[in-house]
Amino acid sequence: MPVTERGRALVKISDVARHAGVSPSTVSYVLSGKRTISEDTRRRVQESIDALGYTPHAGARALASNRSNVLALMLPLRPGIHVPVVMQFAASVVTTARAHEHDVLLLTQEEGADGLRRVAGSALADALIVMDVQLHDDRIPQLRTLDRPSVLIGFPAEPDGLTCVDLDFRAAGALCVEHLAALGHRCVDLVGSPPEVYERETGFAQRVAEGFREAGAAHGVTSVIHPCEATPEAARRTAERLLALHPELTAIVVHNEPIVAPLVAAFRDLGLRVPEDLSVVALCPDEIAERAPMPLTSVAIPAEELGSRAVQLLMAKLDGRPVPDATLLPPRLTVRSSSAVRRPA
Amino acid sequence: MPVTERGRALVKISDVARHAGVSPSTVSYVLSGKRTISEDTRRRVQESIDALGYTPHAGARALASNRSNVLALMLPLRPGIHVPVVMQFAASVVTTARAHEHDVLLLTQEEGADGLRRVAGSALADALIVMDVQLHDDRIPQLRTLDRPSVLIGFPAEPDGLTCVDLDFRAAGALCVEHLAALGHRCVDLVGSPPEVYERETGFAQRVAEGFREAGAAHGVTSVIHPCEATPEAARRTAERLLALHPELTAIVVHNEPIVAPLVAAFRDLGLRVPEDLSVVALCPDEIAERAPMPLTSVAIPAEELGSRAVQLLMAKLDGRPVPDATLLPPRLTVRSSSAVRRPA
DNA sequence: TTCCCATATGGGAGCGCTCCCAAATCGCTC
DNA sequence: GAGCGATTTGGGAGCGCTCCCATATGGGAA
Repeated sequence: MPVTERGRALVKISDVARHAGVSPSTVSYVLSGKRTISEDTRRRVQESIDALGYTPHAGARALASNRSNVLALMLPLRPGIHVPVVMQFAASVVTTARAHEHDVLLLTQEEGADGLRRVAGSALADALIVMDVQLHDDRIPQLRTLDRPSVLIGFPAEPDGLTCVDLDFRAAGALCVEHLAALGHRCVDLVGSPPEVYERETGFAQRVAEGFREAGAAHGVTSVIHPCEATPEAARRTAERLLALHPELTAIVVHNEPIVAPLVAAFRDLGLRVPEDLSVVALCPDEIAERAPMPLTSVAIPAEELGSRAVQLLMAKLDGRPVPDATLLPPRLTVRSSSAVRRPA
Repeated sequence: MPVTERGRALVKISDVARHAGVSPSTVSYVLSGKRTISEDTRRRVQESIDALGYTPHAGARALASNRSNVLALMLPLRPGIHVPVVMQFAASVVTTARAHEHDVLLLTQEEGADGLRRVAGSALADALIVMDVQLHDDRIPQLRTLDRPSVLIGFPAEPDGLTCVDLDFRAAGALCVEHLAALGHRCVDLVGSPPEVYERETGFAQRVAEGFREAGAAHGVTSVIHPCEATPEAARRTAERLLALHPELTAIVVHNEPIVAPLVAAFRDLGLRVPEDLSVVALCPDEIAERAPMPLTSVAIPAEELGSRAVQLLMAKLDGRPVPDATLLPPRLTVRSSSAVRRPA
């Protein structure tokens, strides 16, 4: 019984119905659970499904039900974005989607607004997840016109009416200060992103700075913010400047992924021991924090949770349940060996 | 004109037909190019498509044509696999697929054989790409029963009848030796994977070793293979042992990702300068080679090409064109600063 | 003019499923 | 024992597209 023509040999719902001695609609209802079926019938149908190895035709289903059970996921595959974080996020989205009977279609950032239109317009996907959202993202107007629900990872400049999820960067900035304050530190500096980042791009840098500043004020901690270019040389200069400005400095927070390791190295070269003389808390992916010259206490992007929350929100929207516009995930701080109780000089 | 019911407001082919004053079948043929259409008609139809913003319904298309224009891509999202390589591969698959009018459905390794059956059985995907294939992979029997074409990344123990793509590891092993031989080295050791890898798993370790050995013989280079556990301590011990065994050693090849950096560090600690005293060639992803204590001359997995070749092979199979069972991509060696001409002692 | 072939388009069945609209069956009550 | 609600199932139109089977039109040869 070789199959000559690829595909047209699939078991169909009418085959199952005949095998079980019921009508196709009954098989359909057994599958969807949209009406009550007697226990006896349900069992017979299920046995036939198993016996014949029936799998419903996705296209036919999508056509008839107006639901494809597919989510589109648009990922940044460009360099610069920290890859393991993206991957972890993607894995979480796929796993969570599968738990809700959905599959995931992968789109690249390059497809842009047109890609979103195509996938939504063709009814290939029921809903969309868009990662790496910029402040003025040209995909956002498109998302607004689409009649499909979507969730953004990150916050654009005008998030009204959009469903957005992200780490609560303000709380993250505050959490770093609180951790250090609890260890007795009274003077903490933030080494941040390059100056231009504080004006444009995604806006999270400002929020970290705000949380940092507020928590500093609340805990009586002297807290100064230093933007810094993302080069090892700039890191070294910043380290020198910080020590010159604040001889009493005992702790820093770093929010600038590329220079986490160089900055720590620079302070060590200047004769400071970490954590004995200087505590360091980084805001960066775990991979970086773990691999720096030493394991660093850090706050990471909760990629896993971000992914599953995004899917859960989409499922709620698809079911017509109300969802909050903004979801801010609480930061979690992992204590490693770069932060310690402040030692009196 | 607010859309009340999500989805059922899409422009359909009959709308386009009416707008252009032709029949739906003509619109379909304009889109598919499966029969000649007069230039005048084609233009009118195209204008109507643009004017109405028509996008064919993917499900309807899949149902009628028995083609979903979707490829399933099963990726290993488990740790251990080098993430940037997987990501690069995925990006390449998506980009190439899009160039062939296909989309990509993302599956995780955990879905396993059942996931492949589901996606093929539901006609969600026309074809499958399976990455990270093990020697005795339980997805392979499933792939054989499926009536959809597939491409494997990697070679299982019994690849007959399957289409497989991978780096030519034998050639890669040889290329490393040839590079070093050309630089005048006459004694080269291979620091390989842990011993157990040489027995089970994916078989590529053996092939590297074979190419290494053969090229050594062909170029009159003394070449010894040392399996090595993937820990920094083991790397250090191996470095010491190599120097003890071969005082005349002037070059090594490393094929064991986690210990690339530790091994180089170990040799330096033992007083050898790289590349003055010892040339090093690594077989590892570029990310690792670039970030080791120094930029290392290396041979990488050509993830980008692997992805596009896999898609091209699938397209050929879908079109009924014949394809080779095995595709071995030629290795490419990137010269960095860890390999140099052998200096006479 | 007539016939034929080439070129260009239309009509509509059917892909496999869902879900609306019955219809059938079975106690119960009155 | 006729009527009625409750429970369970069947029938089949229709989702939007593709592609087989015509049909229409035009020009050239006989």
